[in-house]
Amino acid sequence: MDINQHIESLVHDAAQRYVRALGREEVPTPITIEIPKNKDYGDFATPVAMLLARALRKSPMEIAKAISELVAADPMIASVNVAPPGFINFTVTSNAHGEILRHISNEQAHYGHCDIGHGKRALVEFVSANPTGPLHIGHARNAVVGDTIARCLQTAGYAVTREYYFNDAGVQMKKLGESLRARYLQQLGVEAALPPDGYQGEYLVEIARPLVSEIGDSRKNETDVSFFTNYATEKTLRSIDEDMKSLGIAFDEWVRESAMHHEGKVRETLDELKARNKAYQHDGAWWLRSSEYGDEKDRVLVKRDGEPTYLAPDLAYHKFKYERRYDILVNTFGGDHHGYVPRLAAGIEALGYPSSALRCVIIQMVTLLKDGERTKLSTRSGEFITLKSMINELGRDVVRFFFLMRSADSHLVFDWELAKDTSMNNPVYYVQYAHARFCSIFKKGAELGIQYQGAERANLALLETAEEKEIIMLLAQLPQVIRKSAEAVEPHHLTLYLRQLAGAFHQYFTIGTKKSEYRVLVPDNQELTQARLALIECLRITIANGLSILGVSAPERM
RNA sequence: GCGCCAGUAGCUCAGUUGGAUAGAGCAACGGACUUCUAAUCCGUAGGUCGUGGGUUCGAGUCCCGCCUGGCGCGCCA
Repeated sequence: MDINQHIESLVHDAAQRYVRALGREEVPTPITIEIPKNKDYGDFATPVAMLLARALRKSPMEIAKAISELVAADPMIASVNVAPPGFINFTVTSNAHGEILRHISNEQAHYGHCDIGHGKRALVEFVSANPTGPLHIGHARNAVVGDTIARCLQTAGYAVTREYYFNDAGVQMKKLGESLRARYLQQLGVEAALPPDGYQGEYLVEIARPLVSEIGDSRKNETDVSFFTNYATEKTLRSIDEDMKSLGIAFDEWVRESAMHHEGKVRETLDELKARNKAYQHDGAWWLRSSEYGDEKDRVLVKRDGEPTYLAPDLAYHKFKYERRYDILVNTFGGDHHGYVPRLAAGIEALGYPSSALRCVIIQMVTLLKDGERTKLSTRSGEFITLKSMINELGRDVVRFFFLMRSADSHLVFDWELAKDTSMNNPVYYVQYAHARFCSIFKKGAELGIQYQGAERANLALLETAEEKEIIMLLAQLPQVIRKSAEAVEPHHLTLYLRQLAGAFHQYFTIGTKKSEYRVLVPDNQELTQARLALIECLRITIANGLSILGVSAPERM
């Protein structure tokens, strides 16, 4: 039983009945159920009476009183009361608490999953950095947030594909090839200069070295640069893939811009836009009528020299997304690319596709705070710490958790010293430590010869302290939190929830260190011990499932 | 100049889509380990939610003006 849904439908039905009794047809406002910040107000609250007051021309208090009488008989409701200016507050029964725990215990690793997706297909495109060099911290936030959005959607019942799109055509790629060729020649002892604005980084030297042992000097006099471009691209992609794997991320599809050209998709897209009269020629270039769709101005699709801009193949790529019949398309963008979104949406509409299927997630810049200095990191600048070294130094769990603590669309200051602090103060360990404590309790129980019998057989009504009730009500929130994270594509809600839940547990646990009758394991009270072990089991399941969605490990000891 | 995003405790940030007395972590100060892990817990202190109006039963949240900061405004990608 999901207690949230139960309360919601209870209030909904009661409101319907009340409205109908007044001779009205429908409830004009959606039913909202809240969890009051102040515990004195109970487990749940609804402001529905105040929302109805105007339409019904009755006082909120009167409506609240009437509705509360209609729900009072429900077996899950211990008490209902009405508070001014018209809140209805509920407290649930201990029977409801027991139901919550039995449900979690039955669901196990599946607890928290839901099916708002109904198996609909979701495409999550993220990172999509061009293969011109190693990934750095600026990419890491995008990678982690994108992957966790994908995980949330999966847990919410979507069939998810993770996709990486990269630009392997155009001048930048040519420059990359020329740069590698220069490094290759240098390795052979030939004097060769990097092209102007070439790629200076050491990593091309590291690619050139094995290249020499692989092919010797057989390409020494090659004038066509494409071999070097391809070689550098493939090597870099492999290294990007390794970086992603070290973060626990596996892409299902890798789509190349060059394929959009080779397969004729760019031409096809341009023809389509022309046929729809959404592209026009002006000053020798082809323009998209993006201003018809809310963009600031029209945009160039094909330059005067006949070369397409970035936009044309990207629209072909997005057309390709729609052709594959995905129901929702999630895109992550670096904060410095937010201005591109209206243009993309305009192009999609111009092609006749609904841009409402597109969910653009802006992932704001990261400022690195290290050695007392602040460095701004965009995906285009300031990269001197590679993603690889970041993971080596901090570990996957820390990197993932840190980027998931904050909402993606606000700027983030990454405190390197705090992230590196492996002993205390690091919020990752706070949650993981809770999990380790659960496991430790079960281990200790086994040592004392206590055999956990399962939630089904426990007398859960014995869980009656305020702390226990609070934890149970928190546990019941996981499905809502996941649902919200998936619907809003905002995974940080889950991170915050896990910290809150871990906090409630640590507090509860500490009471037991002071007073032995409040410990989980009470050897002279087997029945109570069994009930509390059920609570710990449910805590373990909930924290483990949450961490799993974040891609963070749940250690059994620390 | 125009557009987008932001401004909440000394610092970093939440704030359940408009709800009741605005929260957490860090930093500061004071406490708690013969007992299930002190990587923990408790307490104290810290606020004109940038600012001025507006909308209503009710605003940190929505609307308008202003101030401050970030980003973007190319026939670059």
